[in-house]
This record gives sequence, C-alpha cells and structure tokens, in this order.
Amino acid sequence: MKKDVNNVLDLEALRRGCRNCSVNELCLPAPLHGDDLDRLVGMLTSGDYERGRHVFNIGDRCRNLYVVQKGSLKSWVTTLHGHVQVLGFHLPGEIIGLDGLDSLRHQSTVEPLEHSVICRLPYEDLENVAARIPSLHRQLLRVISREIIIEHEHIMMMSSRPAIERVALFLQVLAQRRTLRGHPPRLLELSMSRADLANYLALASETVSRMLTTLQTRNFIRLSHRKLEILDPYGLAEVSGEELGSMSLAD
Amino acid sequence: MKKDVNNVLDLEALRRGCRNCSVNELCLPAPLHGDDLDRLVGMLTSGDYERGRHVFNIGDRCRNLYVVQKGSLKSWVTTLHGHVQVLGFHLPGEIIGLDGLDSLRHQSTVEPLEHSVICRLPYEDLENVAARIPSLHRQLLRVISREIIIEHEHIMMMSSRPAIERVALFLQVLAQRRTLRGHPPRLLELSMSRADLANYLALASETVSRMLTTLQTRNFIRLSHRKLEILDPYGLAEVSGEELGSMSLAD
DNA sequence: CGAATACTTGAGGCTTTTCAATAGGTGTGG
DNA sequence: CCACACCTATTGAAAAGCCTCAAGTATTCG
Repeated sequence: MKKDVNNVLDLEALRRGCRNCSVNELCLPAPLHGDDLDRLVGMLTSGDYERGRHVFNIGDRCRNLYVVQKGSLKSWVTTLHGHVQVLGFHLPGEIIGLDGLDSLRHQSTVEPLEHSVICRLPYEDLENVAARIPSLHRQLLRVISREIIIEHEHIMMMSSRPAIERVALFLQVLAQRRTLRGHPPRLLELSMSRADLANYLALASETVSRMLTTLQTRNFIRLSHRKLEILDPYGLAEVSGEELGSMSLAD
Repeated sequence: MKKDVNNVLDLEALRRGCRNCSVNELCLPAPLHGDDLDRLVGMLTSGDYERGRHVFNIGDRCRNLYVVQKGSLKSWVTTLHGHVQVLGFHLPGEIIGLDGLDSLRHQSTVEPLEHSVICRLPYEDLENVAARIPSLHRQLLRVISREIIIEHEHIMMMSSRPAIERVALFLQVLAQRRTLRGHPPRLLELSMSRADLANYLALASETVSRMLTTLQTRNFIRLSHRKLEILDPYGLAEVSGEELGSMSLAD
C-alpha cells in the first residue's frame, strides 16, 4: 500500500489548494486563531487512490471524514439478492462519510471512478477543534444539511417520471454542483460509466444511452464519449421540470 | 388558528413524555446542569396540527427544528410539470427540518397525515445551548447522520427492482423505525394513503395495492384497511433482499 | 344512513427492460 | 506506432412489468 504524500499541509497550501473545498467553508469564515488553525491544518492528511482501491468498505469503523480534492468517486451498497445500488457520486470539494457519524460504521463502500486525491479529517480531532469554535460547528451542520439536499435531489431523479426527465435533471444538478465549486457551468465530465449512471437513476444503461442521444438530437447537449456540453440550459430545465438553480441554491 | 397548548414543558414532562424522542437523545445522555437544562426545556413549545394544516411550506424561513410527538406527517415537493414527490414520512420521535439548516429556508412542505402534535425547537436557541455542551452537539450530528441513513433507505426502496421488493422493504424499514421508538415490532399503522405510499416508492397506487395483496396471499403480512401485521419478518426480508436490521442498526 | 373518498381488482397499452449484435475507444504489447 | 484485444457505449427488436383507465367495492365522515 502506497504511503500518503503531503502528510501535513501548511496554511498557505490550505488556502491556495482548497479554495472551493467544503473544509474551507468549515474554517475560513470562522475566526480561527493561530493555535486552532494550526490544529485544523495539522490534522489533515492527503491520500492517492487509484481505480479499484476502495477508500472504505461498508461496515468499516468510521474514524475519518473525507473530502475530495481531485478526481471523483462513487458510493454504493448491495442487497442480499446481489443487486448493486449506487448511492452517490462525489466531486472535488465535497465531503464523504457523513452517514457513518451515527453508528461510527461506514454505511456504504466508496471507490474512485478515476485516479483521485482525497483529504482525510480525523473525526475525533475535528470534534475537539469544533467544540471550541461555535461557528465551525455551525458550518459542519450546514455541510451535512447540504448533503441531505443532495439526497433529495437524487430522490427526485429516481422519482416516477419519464426517463428523459431523469437524465435531464441529472445533468442539470451535476452542472450546478460543479459550478458551486467554480467549474465552467456548461462543460461536464461524466466520469462514471453509463452503467453507474443508469443505476444511480434507476434505469437501464441502454435507456440512459438512448436518452442522451435524444437530448443531443434535440440540441440540448453535445456529447462525445464522456465529455458533455450543455448547449441549452433552459431547454434542459424545461425537460427536467425543475427550475434552474431552484434546488440547493434557494436563498 | 388555535393557539398552542403547553407552551413550556417542565422537566418531568420532558423525561416522561419524550422518552423515545430524538430530542431526548439530544440532551439526556449529556451532562446537563441546572441552567442549561432549563434553557433547553424552556425553549420547547408544542403545537397541534390538524389534517391540512401545513407545518411549513417550501421556501419558508427556517427558524425551528420540529420533533414529532404524536401522529405522523409527510414532506413533499412539486416539479414545474406539476408532479408531486413525497420525500419522507415522519414518525413520533423523529426530527423534521434538517434540510433547511444550510440556506435557512425550508426545502419541502410538511403536513400531517392525521391529527399530530409537534414540538418546536428554535434553532438559534438550540445552537446557543449546544455551543456550550459538546456532547449535545455530537448528539445533534448523530441525529442528522441518521437522517441521511433514512434517505439512503428511501433510495434503496426506489431503486430499480421489482415492485414487490420495494413494498416489502418499505414495511420492513417502517417496522424498524417504529421499534426504535419502542413500538411493537409487528404491528404497523399505515397512516399514509396508498397514493402517498406509492408516490414515495415511485410506483402507481394500484401497484402498491396489488403487491400488498400478494404479500398477504403469501402469508407474510395481514392487512385490513390501514392496520398491518407482519406475520413473517424473515419471509419479508427474503423478498426485500435486505437483512433484518442491517440498515441503520449496524453496530 | 348516504355521500364522498379511498381502496381493490381487471384489461389493455406503453414505456422501459432485456437480449443481442455492432460500433467505438482505450490500453497494451509487439 | 500500429495492431489486436478488451471493455464500453450505442442501436435494434422483442418481451415484460408497470401504468393507465375503468368499474366495482369498501370505508369513513358528516
């Protein structure tokens, strides 16, 4: 097993590299003083994950939260019948492992979709620092609250409606999540396979293919391989039935 | 509008009436001293909600968290196309409104399925008390984490699998959520309409009816109107494809 | 007790799935 | 750098499961 690089990040690296990171929100808006900030920064370790290397498995003891720095990941569970269900995709700046805070056991398996870099936050340490900084705790609650909203968005995508709406909504929400982290709003990288995407939407992969083709035929998107461009966000929103930016960005 | 009764609960009432309540978990395990406990108890107000009276609407300013004391509720959103999606059912002891903590706007509309009593926790006050009691904050995180697990269970119910599995899983999870609060493990009250239940599972209400009939024919359940008895939890688990107690109770 | 609502059951149609074959990419080794 | 092999994605045709529509039954509430 490859040992982590960059075990400790200095303050400047934190501010530079993590400008759009959930953890950033956890600390930068808060009035952190020398000691607290050092502790928060000092507890971060960073790790490389090649394809196939699980970050953690369902049932593992939950000691850390994780924040995606680079790449993307998926989390999934299986039923006794052997059916797999993808629960989520995780993009840079997003936090992973919040479902383990109750039982302190991970509730799903997480693996990278591509070579990814992930930041590790020892949960105990995080709590200790947060206990002394109310605004940090408040930010943590906000991050978790946003996680619930993402779950609701997922549920909306799986809801009983035509396949074309589900796919359109997925693209819309994915674009939004990426722009939230400062990416160009119309260029998407579908880093997951069609099969994973289909599973996430409760569709067959062939259906996803067909719907993507349809959306392209109607000139809402342009797609080649896994690179996707949104040509008409409003058209897409009309198909999906959700207002542009209505979800998770309400103010 | 009927004014709330029991605006302030005394300590004994709290301990007696809320033995199985999420808020109970928020405070009782924590070493609360006179002042803190008084503040926590003092900020609780209780309200009656008849059928049709919304607890809050989507977009409303989010000032409170809510805990179900009696009855049951549903939360839902609509798409631009007019399609309704039920996001959750809320049982006694469960907490409502966590999805509003990020934007401080409610992300769904909540209404009772029957005459219900709900406890109100002003979020600001909760934060103030929690800021001084680390273990209280930790409990709050655990409650939210469990909320995420409930969302995952919902996603499993909506996943691409036969209707019979979805319905079986719903009954299994509902029974589990109720036993967690001290209810008899085999007797369920389906307080929602077939239509609501079907919507929650991404099925047609007729399909839910048929599946319930099938489960009854196979002697897994006994159903009359909205009262349901689980005759064979193991058989039900075999149908649903999930281990009994595997979800949210892993240790 | 009667009206309105909710639930069950049946038949037909339709969207999506499944099965199958082809095309397109990616990656590796000669 | 090209060729071959493997994996992934697309497309087509047939089948299946679920949905819609419709009628009938039961239940709740006034």
